[in-house]
Amino acid sequence: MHDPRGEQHIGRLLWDVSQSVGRAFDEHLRAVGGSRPIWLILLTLKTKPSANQRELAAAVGIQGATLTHHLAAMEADGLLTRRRDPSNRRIHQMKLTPEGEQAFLRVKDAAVRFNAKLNEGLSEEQLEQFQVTLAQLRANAWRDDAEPRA
Amino acid sequence: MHDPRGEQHIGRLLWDVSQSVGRAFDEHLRAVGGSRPIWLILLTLKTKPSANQRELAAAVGIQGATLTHHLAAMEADGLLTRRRDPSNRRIHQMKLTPEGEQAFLRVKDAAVRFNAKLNEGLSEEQLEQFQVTLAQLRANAWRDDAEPRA
DNA sequence: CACTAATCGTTAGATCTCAAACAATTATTC
DNA sequence: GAATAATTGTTTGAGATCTAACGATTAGTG
Repeated sequence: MHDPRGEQHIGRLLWDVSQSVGRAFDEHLRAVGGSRPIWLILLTLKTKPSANQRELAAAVGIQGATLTHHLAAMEADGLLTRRRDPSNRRIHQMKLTPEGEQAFLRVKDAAVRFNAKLNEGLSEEQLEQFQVTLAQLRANAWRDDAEPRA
Repeated sequence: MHDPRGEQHIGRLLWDVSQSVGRAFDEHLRAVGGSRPIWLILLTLKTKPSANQRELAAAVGIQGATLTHHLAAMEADGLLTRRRDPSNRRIHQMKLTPEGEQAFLRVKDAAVRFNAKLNEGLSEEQLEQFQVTLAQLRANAWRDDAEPRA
């Protein structure tokens, strides 16, 4: 359990592995002209076509400002359009272009393949246990210091 | 195992949790004037005082260019000095200032407390299993597509 | 209806990160 | 010793992310 970088804390290991896996995923998607955030945005637009930007950002797990930048780039690249909702002009309605639809299919294929590779050799029980531990870590990280564990 | 963002893939969950934990850690360190990269750099300088920048970057897990930026900022903030090694003028020797030493102690205290909180309620066996799964995920992510699993 | 509060998305500035190209220095080869 | 190769750290440009402040629009209140 020791690695060349010295003693590992679980937080450090979690960070390192997720960065590593994330980088591999990004490279995988880059091969088909995508990226991690683009994938998540395309996927969310396909599953929640009427989501406004605030909802989209929440679903993707990023802040609104970040989403604005990604959407601006995707719109400039011709993947989607943004129009003001006629019933509430504060709200943007996003729509994939035919080019965006094509991009979704390409990136989805790559994401599915990556996910299959990522899961190889992992049993259902192992994954379930892993997710339980992840949930515990997330809860622990944000627990108030003065708060006793329930 | 379902969350409001729809079906979770293990890669997505790993990313989300590590980002969340990392953000909590960062906030924790920010309270004492540090940050995650600053902590890792200070820690590595304390454990490997004679490391050159290339070695330091590898130990911290970032690229040389990124380290250069961090070191420049830390030097500007008076936490450390960089001098050319007289025996090989390509190499920088880094040295913590008294202020840097103080910063290390403050940040270390915060990091240790965060780590303790993160580990609460997790058994040794659970952590061991978790680390096994992390290692598998990392290996899977970078496995060549054409490569059969050994 | 006028005013205030809330919502939505954007802008500006900052942090962290990477890859590629580069200059300076040292090591290796002939 | 001269030329080439390798090493070290830096610069440049770009991607992704966040916070705070902002302008435009809608909702709520009296």
